[in-house]
Amino acid sequence: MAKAYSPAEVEAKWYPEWERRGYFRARADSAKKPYTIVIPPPNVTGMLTLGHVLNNTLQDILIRFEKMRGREVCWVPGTDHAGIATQSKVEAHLRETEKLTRYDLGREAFLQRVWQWKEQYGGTIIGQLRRLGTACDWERERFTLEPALSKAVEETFIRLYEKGLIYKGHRIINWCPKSRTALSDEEVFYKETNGKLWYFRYPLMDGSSVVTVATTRPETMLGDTAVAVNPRDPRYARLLGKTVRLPLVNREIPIIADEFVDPAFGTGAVKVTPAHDPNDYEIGLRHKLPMINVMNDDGTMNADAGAEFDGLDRYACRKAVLKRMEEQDLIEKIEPHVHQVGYSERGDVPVEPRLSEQWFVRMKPLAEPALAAVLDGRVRFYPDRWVKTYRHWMENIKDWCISRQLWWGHRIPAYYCAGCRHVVVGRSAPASCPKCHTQEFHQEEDVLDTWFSSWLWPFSVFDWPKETPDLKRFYPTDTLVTGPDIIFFWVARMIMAGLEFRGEVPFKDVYFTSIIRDDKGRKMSKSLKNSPDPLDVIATYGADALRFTMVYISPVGQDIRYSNEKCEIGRNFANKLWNSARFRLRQGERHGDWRDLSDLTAADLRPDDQWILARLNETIREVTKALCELRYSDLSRLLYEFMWNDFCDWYLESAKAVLYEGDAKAKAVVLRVFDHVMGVFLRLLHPVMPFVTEELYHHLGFVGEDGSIMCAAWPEPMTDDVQRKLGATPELATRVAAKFELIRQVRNVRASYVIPPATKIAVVIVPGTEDLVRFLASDSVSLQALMYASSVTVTNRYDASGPTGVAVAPMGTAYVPLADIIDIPGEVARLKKQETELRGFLQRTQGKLENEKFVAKAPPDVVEKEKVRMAELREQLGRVREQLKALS
RNA sequence: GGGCGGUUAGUUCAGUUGGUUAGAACGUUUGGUUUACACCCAAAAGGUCGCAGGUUCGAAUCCUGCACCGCCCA
Repeated sequence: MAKAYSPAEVEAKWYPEWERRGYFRARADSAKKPYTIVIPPPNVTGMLTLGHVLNNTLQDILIRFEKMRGREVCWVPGTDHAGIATQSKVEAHLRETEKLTRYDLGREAFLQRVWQWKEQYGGTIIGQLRRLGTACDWERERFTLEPALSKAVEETFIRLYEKGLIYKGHRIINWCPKSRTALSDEEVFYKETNGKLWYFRYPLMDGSSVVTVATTRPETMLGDTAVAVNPRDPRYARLLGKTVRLPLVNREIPIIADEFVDPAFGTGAVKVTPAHDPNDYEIGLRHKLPMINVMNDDGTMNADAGAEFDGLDRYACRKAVLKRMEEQDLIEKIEPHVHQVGYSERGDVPVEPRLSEQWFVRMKPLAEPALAAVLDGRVRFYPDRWVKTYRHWMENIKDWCISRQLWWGHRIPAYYCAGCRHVVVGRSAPASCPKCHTQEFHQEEDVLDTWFSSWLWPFSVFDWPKETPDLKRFYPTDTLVTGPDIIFFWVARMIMAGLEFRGEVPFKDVYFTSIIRDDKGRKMSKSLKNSPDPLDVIATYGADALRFTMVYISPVGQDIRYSNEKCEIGRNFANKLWNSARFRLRQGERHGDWRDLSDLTAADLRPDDQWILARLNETIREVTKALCELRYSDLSRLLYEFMWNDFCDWYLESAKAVLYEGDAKAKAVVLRVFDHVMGVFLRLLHPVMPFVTEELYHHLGFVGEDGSIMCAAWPEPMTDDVQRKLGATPELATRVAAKFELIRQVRNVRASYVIPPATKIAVVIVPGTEDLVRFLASDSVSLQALMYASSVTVTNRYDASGPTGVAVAPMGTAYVPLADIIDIPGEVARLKKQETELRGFLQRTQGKLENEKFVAKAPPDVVEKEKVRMAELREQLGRVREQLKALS
C-alpha cells in the first residue's frame, strides 16, 4: 500500500466495476421492500456544479445506506429539456456560426438542430455525475422530451382540460422580450433598481386645469386609456367625470375613481395602461376601458404607439417620449425612485407585463389537497420551517400560465379548425370540426412550460399512464432532495400532480439543501468566477474527499460557505483512514471471526478494548439515527470524530503496546477487536465515502459472500447481553475516559518541562481506591506507552521523596520524578492555576447547594449530581493543596 | 410592507426536552525525523454566547423589544 492515499486510480477502478456487476440496478420483481429516489433532473445542457455535487451526494448517501439496510433501492436519473435555456443556447450558436435565426430555418429544421445539439452536448452532466460515484440506475435514465414522458404530458393536459382545469384566456402575463415568450409568475425575479419617478401633466380636455400623474415607465403612456384617483380623495373629487387629453397621442381619456389607487403614492392620480400592467388591467376590466397594446413581442413599439414611436425599442421610446414631454413643458418634476423591477430568469432582461392570450391551469382545486398533504404530515419537509413558505404560496395561489411561445418543448395538444377557429383538445386532430365540419386543422403552435413535464417526473419516469411493474413497485418514491429555490416551481407542483393523477403523494420526505456560497459569503456565479469546477476538485482531492467535505460543512437549513481548501478536511480524513489500515496490514494476518466477537468474554479484553467497543456501539446507534433523521452534518462529524479522536488517537496507540510487546494470545485478541472496529466502521462510512471504503474493505480482507462493501449489511449494535458479557458498558467507557484524562495531565506536565516523547521517564500513579489500582494496573503496558514512560508504578502507598512534577486528575495523582530539571516555582504556578480553577467550580457548585430554593425546586437527580460533583471537586482540590504544601 | 432564517473562540460552525467546567475543525503558539499517517503526533492559549429587559432555583437555550446581516413574498 502507498504511504498516502491516492484516490484517482481507486475511483477509476471501482465505479465501472460496480456498474458491471449491476449493483446500481433495481429489480421490480425483488421481494425486498423498495426504496426510491428520483433525481431532480438537471438541464440537459447543464454542467455539473457544486450545487449538483451536494444534492447528489446526499441522495447517494441515502441510496447506499438503504441498500445496505436491505431495501431494493431504485435511483432514477435523467435530465429535463429546459425549454428556454436550451432553445436560447442553440439559437445563439446558430447566430454565431451561421448568422441564422430560428425563423430562417423554420420550425421542423430548427428542432432537428436542437436534437442534434442535444445528442452532441446534452447529458454531459450525466457522465460527470458518475465521477462523483452516484449509484444511479443508469438503465432507467429518462429525458422529459422522450416519447414515453411526452405521452404523460399529453395525457395530463387532456385530463385537466376535460376536467375544466385548463383553459385558454386573455390575461396580463409576464413577457420576456428577449426569448419572445410568456413566463409564469415564478420565472420572474425582482431586482431592486434605482429608477426615477416622472411626474407628467395631463391637461384637462376643457382646458380648465391639469392632472399630474407619476410613472416609472413613461413609454407606457402611449397606451393609457384613463386616469384614476381614489374615490375618497377630496383633492380630485371635482375632476371625476371629466376627461383629459393624453399628450403626444391626443386621445381623450376619462378620469375615473377606483379604490385601488393609493392617495399617498405620487400625486394620488395614476395613469391607467390596462394592456401593460396587471393592476391597471384589473382597473380596466372594472371600468370597461379600452386596452391598447402598444408593443410588439420583441419589446419594440408598434403602430398603436403612434407613427413617431413605431418600431422604437422600449427604452429608446422612453427617451423619445421624455424629450417630447419636455419640449411641451409637461414634465412637472423627476424624483429618484427605488423600486423592484421584474427580470426574466433566463433572458436576464426586464420582463414586460403584457396582455396576451395564453393557456392556464386553474390551481386552486389542485392546491387544496396538496396543502393538506403537507400540513397533515403525509409529506414531511426538512427543515420543517419550509412548510410555512409552502403554505403561504398555496393559500395565495394564482393560475399557472403554461403556454410558451417556443418551439423546443411539448407542443400543446390543441387543434384549431381552419374554418371556424373552434378548439379541440385531444390526442390527435379530429377528422372534422364538430361545429362547421371543416376537415382542416392546425395544431396549436405553442409548447408547454418545462415544469409542466417536470411535475410528473416521479411517475412519468415509470411510464405512467401505463400501469407498469416499475410504477406499481417504485411509486410513490421515498425521499426527494432538492433546493428550496424550486419549492414552488417543482416540489409543490409534484405534490399536486401526484395527488391528482395517482391519488397518492409522490414522496414522503423532502430534504431542502443549503445554498452554496463562496468563502466570502457571495453566491456562486459565472460572472464572479467564484464557482469552482467540481471535476477539478475531484482531480485534486478525490471524489470521496469532496463528498465528505460537502456534507461536513452543510449545516441543516443554512447556507454553506465553500472553498476548495476545505476539501482538505475530506482528503486528510481519507488519508488518515488509509493509514490506519496500512498500520493494520503490517501487524499480520487476521485471527478468528472479525464480524462476531460474542465468543469472547470480559476477561479476554483489556479496558481499552472494551472502551473502543462501547464507543463503536454508541457510534453505530448515533450514525444510524442521524441518517434516518437526515442530519448529514452530524453524521459526518460522528464518523470523523470516532475514527480520528477515538480510534486513531487512543485505541490504535494503546493497541501498539500490545502488538509490539505482548504475547501471541494477547496480540490475537487485540487484532480481532481492531478488525471488528475497522470492518464495522468502513460500513458506517461507506455511504459518504464509497470509494476508499470499498478499497480498504478489500485490502483488509473483509469482503466475503457480499462481494463488495456496497452489498454488505448495515452494522447493528451489540445486544445488551453481549455488551455485558464483553464488559463494553457505558460505565466502563466512563472509567477509561477518566484514565485518558489522567494520561493527558501527565503529558501536560511533560510538555511544561519540554520533555520530548523520546525521553522516557518513570511515572508513579496514586489512585484513590484499591479498585482503581487494580483497574490501572491491569493494562500497565498500554498506560506506559501512552504516557511515553520508562516505567509505571500504580500504588496507593507512595511517599514522594524529593521534588517531583505532579499531575492531579479526578482519577488520581500522578508523580513524575524529575530530579534534575524540576522547576519549583513553575510547578507551584501550574498547581496554583489549577487550584484557582477548581475553587471557582467548587464555589459555583457550593453556591447552588447552599441556595435553599435550588435544593427545594430542582429535580432530585440534579441536586444529587451537584452533591457528587462537589465531593469530587473538594477531594481533587484537597490533593492539589497538599501538593502545593509539599512544594513550599 | 409581510414572512422566514442568522448573530457563540481570529475564522467556519456544533450546542438535543433549560441543569456538571459552552465543544469541534481550521488558524495561532510551543515541542516532536515515536518503525500507520507532516494530508502527522503531543501540549497550550483563545469566548462578558449581538444588545436591553423578562420568566425561572437555574438561560447560549424559553418570552418581549431593539440592532445588524441574509433570503423569500408583495
